[in-house]
Amino acid sequence: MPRYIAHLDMDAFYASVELLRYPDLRGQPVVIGGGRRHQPALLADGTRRYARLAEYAGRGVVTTATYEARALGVHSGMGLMKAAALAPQAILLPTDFDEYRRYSRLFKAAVAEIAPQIEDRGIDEIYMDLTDVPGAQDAVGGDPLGGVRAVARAIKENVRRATGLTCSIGVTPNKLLSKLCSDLDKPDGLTVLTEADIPARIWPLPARRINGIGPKANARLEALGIRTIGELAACERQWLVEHFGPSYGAWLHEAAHGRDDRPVVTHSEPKSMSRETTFERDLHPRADREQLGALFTRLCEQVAADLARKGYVGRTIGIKLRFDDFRTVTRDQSLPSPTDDARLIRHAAGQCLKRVTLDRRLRLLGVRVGGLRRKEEVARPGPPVAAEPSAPYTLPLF
DNA sequence: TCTGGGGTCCTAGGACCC
DNA sequence: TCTGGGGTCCTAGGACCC
Repeated sequence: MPRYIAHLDMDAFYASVELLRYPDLRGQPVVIGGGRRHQPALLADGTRRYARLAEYAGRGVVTTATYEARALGVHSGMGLMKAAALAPQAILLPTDFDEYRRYSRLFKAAVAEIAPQIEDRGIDEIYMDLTDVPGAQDAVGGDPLGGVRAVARAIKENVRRATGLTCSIGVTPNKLLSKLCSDLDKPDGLTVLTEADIPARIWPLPARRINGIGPKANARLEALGIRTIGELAACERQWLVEHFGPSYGAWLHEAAHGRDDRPVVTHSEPKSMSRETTFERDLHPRADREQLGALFTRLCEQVAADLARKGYVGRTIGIKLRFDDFRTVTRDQSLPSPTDDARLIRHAAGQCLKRVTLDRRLRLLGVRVGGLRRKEEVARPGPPVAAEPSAPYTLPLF
């Protein structure tokens, strides 16, 4: 029996949620990003006044853009100042993560009514295992994929009914291919394919589209004359291993042939939690010492609050600094026992900070707690346990 | 016009233990 | 006096993803 793995990606998620609130913006280039300063203003006549990208000044980046804004060359991750140069008249809205999280829960619940085997991949996408969903294995009118296609359509319809939003779905035998396919027919798309379709549908795509080939690996591939997934598939495994190492090289070979046996993981525990902030202007370690210290303490308090709210403690405390030249350094330190105490975190983070040479202005400061455990599963620090009676004799190794 | 914030995983060297 | 080797933990950095 074939596996039917699906990947669902909400279409321009943040921007689409905003359009539900501000339907008058539908059809216009809209960009989401930056701080709260460009909140729409409600005018006396009941209409709203929106900020234009041209009015923005600061260090924010584009979080999402509507398809109309993308047509002007604006993409997520782009600096807002650069986006403003491309599309000065585009509407700028601040990000409202609470609202996006609310819609995220709504769409996931709608999916779960039909396909309960869900792997969370962030706020706007999920994998689903449709293999055991009733009807997924049925042929429809001689089409062996008719059953899964109908299931996927039902999921899309349920999401739309619950949220008013559209999504795109890819259904294939594995996660790697499904992720690729959910992107082939956006927005409001549905792409179903089997292994037999790989040469015609997958191999013409740029290698960069594979989840796991980022800007660095792609640049190295291009330098070797490899641009498409098909060109990658044509490479000998051994040759890829020689150029990219045993692990990544072998994976590149598998990926290019559309092979991936990772399961859909329906539950996972967090490994770390962090808070970081980029300053409006670069701060000097000495001249702005007080401000930095206050910021540092606040980050520690925020991570501590995040840990407590979610019921975790952690024992590896780390800091992250970014200098004005964009160089990033991290330092961490493991404590004897896990904590969610802001003062303990602040102290350990302070120790970490002492190990960094502060010879430049800073643009970012971050605090992270790793090595997480569920708080209720960690033994209370009780009275010291009596030492084991020392062994009378240690077995020699040889 | 310089590049957010929240994560995961991998690699690699050194300490330390058996 | 020098020689092995495996395992785990700790730390730093980097690639990648949403």
